[in-house]
Amino acid sequence: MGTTQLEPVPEPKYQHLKTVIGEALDSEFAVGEILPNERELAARFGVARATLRQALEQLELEGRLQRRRGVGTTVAPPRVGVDVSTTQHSWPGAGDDGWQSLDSSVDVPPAAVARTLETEAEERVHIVRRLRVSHGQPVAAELLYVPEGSVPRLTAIDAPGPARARSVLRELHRLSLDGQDRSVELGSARADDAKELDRLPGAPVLVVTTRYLSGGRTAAISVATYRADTCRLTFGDSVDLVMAS
Amino acid sequence: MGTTQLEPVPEPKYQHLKTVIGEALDSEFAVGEILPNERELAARFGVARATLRQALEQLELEGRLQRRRGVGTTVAPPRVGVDVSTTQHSWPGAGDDGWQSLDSSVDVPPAAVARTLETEAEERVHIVRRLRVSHGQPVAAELLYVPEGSVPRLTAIDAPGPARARSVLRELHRLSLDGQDRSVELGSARADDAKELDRLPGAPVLVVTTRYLSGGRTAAISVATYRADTCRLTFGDSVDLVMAS
DNA sequence: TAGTGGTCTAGACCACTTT
DNA sequence: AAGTGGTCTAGACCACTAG
Repeated sequence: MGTTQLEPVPEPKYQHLKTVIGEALDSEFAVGEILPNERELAARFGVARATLRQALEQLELEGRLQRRRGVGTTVAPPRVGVDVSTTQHSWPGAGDDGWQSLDSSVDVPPAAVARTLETEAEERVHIVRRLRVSHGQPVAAELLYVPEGSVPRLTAIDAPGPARARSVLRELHRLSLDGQDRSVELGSARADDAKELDRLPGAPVLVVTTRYLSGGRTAAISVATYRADTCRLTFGDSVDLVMAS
Repeated sequence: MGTTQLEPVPEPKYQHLKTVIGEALDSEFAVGEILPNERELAARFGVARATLRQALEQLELEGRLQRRRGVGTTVAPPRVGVDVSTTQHSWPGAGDDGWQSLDSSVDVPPAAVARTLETEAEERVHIVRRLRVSHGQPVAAELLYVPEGSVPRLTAIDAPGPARARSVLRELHRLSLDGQDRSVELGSARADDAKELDRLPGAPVLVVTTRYLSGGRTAAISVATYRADTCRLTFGDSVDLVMAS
């Protein structure tokens, strides 16, 4: 008795939901449009709200939805292509890339950073905070670690702030840049980055780590966290493709 | 009355949990070691299992934990650096990169792919499936879309399979490669990719889309999905840094 | 103040691996 | 068969936004 089992190994409800909602987004909704609220959607599909949320979570991860507390769930625009090509042989902050300097401090870097900077343990370095804005939206927050040895003239006592940050970059540009290498991995936003990026802590981010080489040494390390929901990192000419999941 | 409020805006429990467990991983556990099970951990921290899982989920996203159904939760090794540098001016499948061809079929590509391939709607293309293995583990699954116009001699009627896949690649290599561009974004694994990568469907992946240019046209498009939990994509010389979160 | 998404609970059952 | 992580439920309350 009972209904025939169409799926011998039925997929989880949330996954099927994701497919159904995803197709609805393509056919019945326009970018920016507000979806029914979660309680309403859950009832409509006959599932618990937690299950519905599991589906929405993945759709948001794929950049198809945008959820804002107190506001609602909207259909997200296609991801923004952000150029992070390493072929531009230049120091950070040279020319007007989309970066703006926030401030600079002197502090002990994370252990992993200290290791590749080949600084002494507990040795303090310049830490420049920058923000990258694209299309009016903040897309990345960066911490740039510069050993004091890389900017020897900068023993000055500028007050921390944007001016100080620009001084560090200016001094860094005096060095000859021999090369750089880069890596990309998945991470989750630390509380302070999340704030800059207008996201909740723990939000998925693409962590771009760049090592700047000068005179056979690592002259600086940049750790930039890009919003994974809204950004597509491009290398070389931009790929005009929307491809996720 | 009551206890003094140390945190005016206390952070969510799961986030605090994440920090506590993360520190414990650094100090008290070795790579590969099995953690207590979720019910035990939840009880130990005095939270519901769902809350505990929210913390574990983020730690897994950051590559610090590995969870396997029926087995347990283990401390993950550092992420593997996988070279995806675009500077190697070569076609896919040339030389022995870590890729192995699985099979090849002829089918209609996704709309987004067809658009940049500039093929007719509903036009069928070769679809080569490949798998990238690194350190004995599968790290990426790829779909390579090749319009029939790019491999005109291949009207043959080989049986689908690894041999057919190699034929497509061989014919592709006859073209001159003018350039390529690449993009990286976050996605979630489709069911078939997940199976190849030994992950559950929906697992976070880094989607690397590469466009191969020849004669002013897009000769092929590769969509490779890398396991985001275990991989760090490197460009240029590898960056010897573990930086996530 | 009303409505939204975010957090949290205490339970249940399922799918999978290992013994 | 026992033990693990994965899915799902039905509720509750909180934090935030907007009228």
